[in-house]
Amino acid sequence: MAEKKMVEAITSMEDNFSQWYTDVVHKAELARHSSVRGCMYVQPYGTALWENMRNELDRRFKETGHENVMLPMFIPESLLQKEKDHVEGFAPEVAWVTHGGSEKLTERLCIRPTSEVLFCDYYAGIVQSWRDLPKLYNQWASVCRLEKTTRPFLRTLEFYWQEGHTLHETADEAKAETEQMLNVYADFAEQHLAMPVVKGRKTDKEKFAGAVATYTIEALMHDGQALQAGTSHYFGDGFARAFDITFTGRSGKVEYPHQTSWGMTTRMIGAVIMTHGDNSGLVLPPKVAPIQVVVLPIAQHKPGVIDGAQAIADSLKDVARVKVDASDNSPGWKFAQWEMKGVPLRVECGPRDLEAGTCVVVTRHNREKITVNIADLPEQIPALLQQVHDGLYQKALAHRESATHVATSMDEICSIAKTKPGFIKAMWCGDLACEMQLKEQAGITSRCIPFEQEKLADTCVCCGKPADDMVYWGRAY
RNA sequence: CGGGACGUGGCGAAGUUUGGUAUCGCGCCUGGUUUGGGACCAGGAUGCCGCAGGUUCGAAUCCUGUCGUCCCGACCA
Repeated sequence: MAEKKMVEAITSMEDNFSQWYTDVVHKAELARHSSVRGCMYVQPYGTALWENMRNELDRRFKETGHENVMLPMFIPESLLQKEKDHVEGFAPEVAWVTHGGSEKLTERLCIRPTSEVLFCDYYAGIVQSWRDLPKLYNQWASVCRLEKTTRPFLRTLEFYWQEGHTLHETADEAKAETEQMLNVYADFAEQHLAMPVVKGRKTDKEKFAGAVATYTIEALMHDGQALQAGTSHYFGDGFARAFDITFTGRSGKVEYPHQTSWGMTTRMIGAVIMTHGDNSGLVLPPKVAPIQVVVLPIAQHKPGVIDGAQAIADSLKDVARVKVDASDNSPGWKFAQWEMKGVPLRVECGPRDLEAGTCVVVTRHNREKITVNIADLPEQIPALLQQVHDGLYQKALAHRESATHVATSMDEICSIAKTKPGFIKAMWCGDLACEMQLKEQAGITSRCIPFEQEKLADTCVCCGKPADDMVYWGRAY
């Protein structure tokens, strides 16, 4: 009976994964559609979730020596045009401001789709000597890309993110930065979001417009589609040459600096939903959950129950983000409600418990119930939260492993692509033509060339020519 | 951007074929009874039927346009 009502509230992911996703976004009160196509009103709960992610990322950026800056949201057309590959990559989806009031602007302004050119313009004015380097900057901002198909958090016209932009004296130093930040992202995803990721390099076809190399962390969602969770780009000195950023080097010669950029977005909220969520709603990794423990008084009109619940919450204030739900709704309603919102731990306390000095702790992701002495809670809750984190990570990892397949021939890879959702590992010769053919015939794209390589075969899965690289393929968000 | 479906109180729907006073369930408000998996009783409020034109004595219903949402594809760091 209870199950039936859950299904009424949220479409089951087996029936329609997309609808399930949208239902969770709405029912968990993360965001609503705004009246602008493809844009969201991000609600307090969704915002709190993002703030928790953001705070941790920001902490890690500062720990690795980065400073935050704020650059304009407008880019003059002439500035955008300076780097050819870059502008071609973004031109189809940028929004233009053409008028101020009713007066036409002398030069139209694009709303930043990303801020490389602004950082370049800025760098050109502040760097003269090798002593000015490196510049290690990060910006928290929103950017705008007029995408044709939109979905809450996964792809919206405006989205919030951070973009790191750094400038270095040498190529090696920039490459090391690119790698360092990819590792920060991977560590954040795994340690903070309980989300296993594959680290690797993008093929030339999939890399960022204007980059020499793009590195990525790729995660696998419940439905077997891949999601690019964070990227880190090495630019070489291409942008520096286009924007005439120079410095006087140690030897007295004029040199071009080497650049990186790296970004992670509110799309990670979508990734969390599709990695951990279930048919009862959201399941949040404890480290970013706005509420980690919800305390539910049972038979709360009876004397002492609400006070008891409040006392439990007070005792946990220093070890967890905790909330008491003393609203007049029935216990069953509250169970369902807080499960939809993905709160990792629920503490139930009724008159019987309080009399015995105990309470019932229920873990959201597996519904396991244990009875705990109230006095032990401050010690037990942090351990339980860590257990939940580990449990989520292991569950997600097991799913990814069971949904990762190997193919050694074109027939095999086409057949797997059509019947088994997930990653497909296969050898690749490095030819764009083979990549295109796999897209054409199997409907899959290269997700990344993982750092952890395996020699699955000697030849390319597509053309049969010698191949050195093992590639993860799949459908992607 | 193509193909399909759909916009009716906060949510889900009926009504549209055949034009004639806006209907149901949930939720919401008030009061009371309840409380270990979405409680119950009584009373009450909430709609320019997505928006804009048109046809008509009269439009949720017919016509045109437009905006938005969902699904599938294309596109997309």
